[in-house]
Amino acid sequence: MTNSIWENYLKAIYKLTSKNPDGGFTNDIAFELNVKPSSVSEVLKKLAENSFINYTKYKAVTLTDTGKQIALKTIRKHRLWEVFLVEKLGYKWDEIHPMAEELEHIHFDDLTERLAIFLGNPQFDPHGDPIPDENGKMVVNKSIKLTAVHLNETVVMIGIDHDSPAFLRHLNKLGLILGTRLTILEMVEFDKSILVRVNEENEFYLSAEIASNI
Amino acid sequence: MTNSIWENYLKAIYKLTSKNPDGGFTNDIAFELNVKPSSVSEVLKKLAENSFINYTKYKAVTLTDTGKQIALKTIRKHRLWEVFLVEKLGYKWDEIHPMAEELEHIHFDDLTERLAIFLGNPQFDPHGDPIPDENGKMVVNKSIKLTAVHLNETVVMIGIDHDSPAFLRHLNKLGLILGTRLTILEMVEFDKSILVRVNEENEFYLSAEIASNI
DNA sequence: TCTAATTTTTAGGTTTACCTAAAATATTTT
DNA sequence: AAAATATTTTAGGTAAACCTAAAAATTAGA
Repeated sequence: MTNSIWENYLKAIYKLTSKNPDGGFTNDIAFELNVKPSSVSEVLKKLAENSFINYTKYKAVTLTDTGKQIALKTIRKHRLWEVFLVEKLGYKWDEIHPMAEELEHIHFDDLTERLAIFLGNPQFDPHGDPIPDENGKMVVNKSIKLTAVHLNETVVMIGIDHDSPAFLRHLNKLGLILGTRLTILEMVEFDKSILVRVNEENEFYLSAEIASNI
Repeated sequence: MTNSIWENYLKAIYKLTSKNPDGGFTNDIAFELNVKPSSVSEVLKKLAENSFINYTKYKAVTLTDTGKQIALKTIRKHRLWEVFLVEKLGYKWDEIHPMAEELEHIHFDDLTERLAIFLGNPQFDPHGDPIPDENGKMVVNKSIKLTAVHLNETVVMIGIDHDSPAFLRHLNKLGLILGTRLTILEMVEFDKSILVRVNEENEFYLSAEIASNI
């Protein structure tokens, strides 16, 4: 198994287990990586042999500490390169993923650390996702009110303060679910409403009442 | 055949044909790439099928125009990344090759060009080798007198102006042959002699008389 | 020139990472 | 709880990139 392949598998499992701590399923991993489930089965066996994952046939997999460290290191590299691409080469944040996907597999620890220093040890990537440090630690939930977000900043919706069904239903109707990326495009002085772009697709105004609860 | 593999083969053939325009031999390619000659034979067949090389069994191979373009593009990427590693991340010029060897296989034309712009469109890499432009053209022989080289700059010895046997013998004794890398470490005001480091190994002073002929 | 030495290619084998199709196991529904 | 459905694994196959060992072609030397 080549380095980059197990890195991609561990990254996929990391992603799935952050959504669902019980573990990732073969089918989901296959979907993430654009391969067939049968291929995943084979690789899972080898990852388990190398103690990167906890694996029992037909069950969901979780990462071992070693596996998690590798996944986090890969995520660190990915996000640092994303910062580089945006801040130094002037790319837009929606153009960089495929490039970072390749750059993340360059394996020189020292290069990663020098890159981090060169970039000023950033804590977040251009998508607003936190960058793990050398030891795999990262800011878990840097949550702020939507009203406190700066202009042109992009945030990921991680929670709401109000959970009345009516409010939730309204958010849902607007396509605002947890994990949604919001970019603040404008703040209207008059009514304090804000113009947001949702997942880079549609844009609309949110009243201050709604914004203050996200 | 994956991209990076044929890039490495084409690069090796490019290197060999610059030394000997007749072409590169299977054994030499194998040596360059650290594989067995039998593996090279297999790959040459496929490179020929793709019109990257001119190949007749048992004969030396040369690059087609397409092949040469790919080789030069790869060399461009390699050398640009080397400049990045030295100038932006502070590496020394003897530490960067393995990293550039991996970075050169990242395939995004736009990334290469943005990197070039970010670095100020450098003409030479940290080893003094010229960087091909987008169209594969590069400075062929930017030769200057050793006495005109700036402090701390590294140059490759490509010729001498004096070819008396005594002078040549002396240079040879000092280890100064064509292709030798020289770094100018110090210029002595008093006698205009210069302190040079040769191939990163030994350092010594060269008199102005000698230096002016290199 | 013709034999010996060298170089290159072919033949056949391995491993990795994928695949499809079938079998095994798990889950859901009735 | 059994049947139907869905998921996962296994079995068997392919292609790429390597390998070793043997055969073929080329080059060099006596």
